[in-house]
Amino acid sequence: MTLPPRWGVVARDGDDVVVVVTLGDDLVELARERCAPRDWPALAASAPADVRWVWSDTSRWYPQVLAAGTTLRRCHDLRLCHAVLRLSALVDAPDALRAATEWDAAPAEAERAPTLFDLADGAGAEVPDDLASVLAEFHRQQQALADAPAAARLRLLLGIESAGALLAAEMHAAGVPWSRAIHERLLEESLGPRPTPGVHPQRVQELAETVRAALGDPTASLDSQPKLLRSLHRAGVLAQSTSRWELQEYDHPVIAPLLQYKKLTRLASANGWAWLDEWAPDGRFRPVYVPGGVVTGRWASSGGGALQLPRQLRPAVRADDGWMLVVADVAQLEPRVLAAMSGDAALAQAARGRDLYEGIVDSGVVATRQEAKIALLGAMYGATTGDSGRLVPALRRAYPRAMALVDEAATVGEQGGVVTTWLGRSSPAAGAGWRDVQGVAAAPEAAEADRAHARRSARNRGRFTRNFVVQGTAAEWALAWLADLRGELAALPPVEPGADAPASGPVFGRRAHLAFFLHDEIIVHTPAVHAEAVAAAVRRSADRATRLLFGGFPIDFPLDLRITADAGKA
DNA sequence: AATACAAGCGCG
DNA sequence: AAAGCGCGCTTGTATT
Repeated sequence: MTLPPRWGVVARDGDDVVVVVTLGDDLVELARERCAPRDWPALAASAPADVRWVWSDTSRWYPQVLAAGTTLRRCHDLRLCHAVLRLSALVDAPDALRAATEWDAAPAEAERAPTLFDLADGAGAEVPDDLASVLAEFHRQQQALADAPAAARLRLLLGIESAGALLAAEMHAAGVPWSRAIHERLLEESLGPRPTPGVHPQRVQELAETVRAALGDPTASLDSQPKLLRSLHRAGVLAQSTSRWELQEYDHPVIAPLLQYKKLTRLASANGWAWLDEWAPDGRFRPVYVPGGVVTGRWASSGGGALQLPRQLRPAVRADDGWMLVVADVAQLEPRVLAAMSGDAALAQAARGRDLYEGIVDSGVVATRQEAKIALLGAMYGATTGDSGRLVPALRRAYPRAMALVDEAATVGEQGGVVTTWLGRSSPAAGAGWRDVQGVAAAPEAAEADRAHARRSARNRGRFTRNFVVQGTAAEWALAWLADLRGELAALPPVEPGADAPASGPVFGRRAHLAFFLHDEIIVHTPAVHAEAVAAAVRRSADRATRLLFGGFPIDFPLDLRITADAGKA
C-alpha cells in the first residue's frame, strides 16, 4: 500500500466542470477547482494517482481523458453501480435507490448528440452530471453499502464493474490492431475481387447460377426466404424453413451450393469491404463496448459487431511490427464457475487441471466428451428434450450440488422470484405482464389454454434465472480477471516511441494494452519485449480472480494462452 | 418514406 | 444432431 484511498469527484457546474479531490472515506475536501470543460482532464491527471474518481457515467467523461493522452487508475461509475445496487437482493436499499429514477438512463453515446426523440422516450438519455445530483447519488450508494450485510462482495462487484467501464473506453480508444491487407486477401480468396457497391461478388454470382440450375429455375430469387422456400418445394426439397441446419438434412444437388451461397453472402454483407472501410479504416478496429449491457452483467456491444467477429476473420487481427499479441481464453468458464459457487467438490475435481468434459468422461458419468458437453450445457440452459435432456439425469446423480444450484435457480424463477449472482447482481423482478399471466391461470375458472400459456411462461422464466446465476457469476470472474490484468499492464514500463506515429494513439502506442474482450477471452497487444511478462501477468490475474471470488475452494480456471503475431492461428 | 418485425446467422 | 441461455447485425417483408 502506498497512500490511503482517496476520492475525487468530476461533475458539471453550469457550463464549467468542477473537480473536487477529497481525503479518505470521510469526504473531507482537499481541493476544488472549476475550469472550462476542455481543461478538466489535466486537472484530474495532476491529482494523486490512486484517487478513485466518482462521476456520473464513464462513457460521458473518460473519453476526454484518453483524448488528452492520459489514463486514470480507478473510478466509481455511478450509473453502473446504481444499476447493480437498485436490483441487488444483498442490499436493503432505500426507496430513493430502488425507485426508477433518472439514474436508470441508458449509457451516453459519445459519438451522437441526443435528439428530441431520444429524450422523449428515455432511451439514450443521459444520467444527471451536475455536482449536486452526483454527490446525492454517491451518498445514497455509500449509505446502502454501509447498511448491507454482504457489503464486501458488493464493493468488489462495484469495483470491477467500474474498472470494466474504464477498460471499455480504453479498448475503444486503443482499438484492435487490424490488417486491412489480410482482411482483403481473405475476402478475395472467398468472394473474388471487390465488386462495385450493390453488386454481388463474383463467387456469389457463380454460386447463384449453380443453385438456380440445380433448382431448374433460371429466375429463382435466392435472397427472399418465402420465394426461395417455394422454389425449393418445386424442386422437391420440402423443408419448413431455409435455415442451414434444416436444409443440410436434405440430399439434393441444390443443397451444397445453396449453403455455400448463404455463407458467402453473409460474409460479404456482415464483414465485407464495406465493413472494413467503416470499422477499420486506419488499421484499428474500434468496437463500442457496453459494460453491463446484458442483464446478467455481461458486456454488450453496439456498432461493428464486436461480439460476432467471425473466426474466419481472426487472422486479420495482427500485431504491429515489433509488437505481439497475447491471446488467452478460459476453457469451460461457466461449468467451472458453477462448480465453485455450488461448492461441488466432485465437479471441481473433474475440472482440475484439464479439460472439464474429459474429466466427466473419466469419472464414468457419460461415455464421450461430446455427451459431457451437451449434458452440461443442457443443465445450465434448462434443456428438457433431445440428447441434452436425456443426459442431464446422469449429471444430476454425479454432481448433485451443482445441479441443485441451477435447479433451485430455475424453481425460483418459475415462481416469479429473484436470483442473485455470487457477488450480488440480482435478476430483474418478474414483470407485471408475466404476473398477470400467472394470475389468470391460477383462477379456478381458468381455461386450459391459459394454464398452458402460464406454464410455458413460467418455464421460460425459469430457464432465464437458471442461466442467470451461472452466466452472471462467470461475467464477474471475467471482470475480476480483466480489472487485475489492467493494473498489471499499467505497471509495465513503456517502450521508446517508434519511428512512425503509433496507430494506438498517444496513450497506448508505447505500452501493452488490452485490445479485445469477449466474455471469456482476451487479446493483449504488447511490445514484443514484454510479451512473456504479459503472458505471465495474464495467468497471475486469472489466479487472483479465482482466489478473490472463491477463496480457498479447490477450483482452477486453466487458460489456453498463446503469444503470436496474428490471432488466427489455432 | 419511415418504422417494426421475423428470419437467419455470427459470437460466447 | 439440431433442444436449452445471452447478445448484434443485415436483409426482406409487413405495417403505417
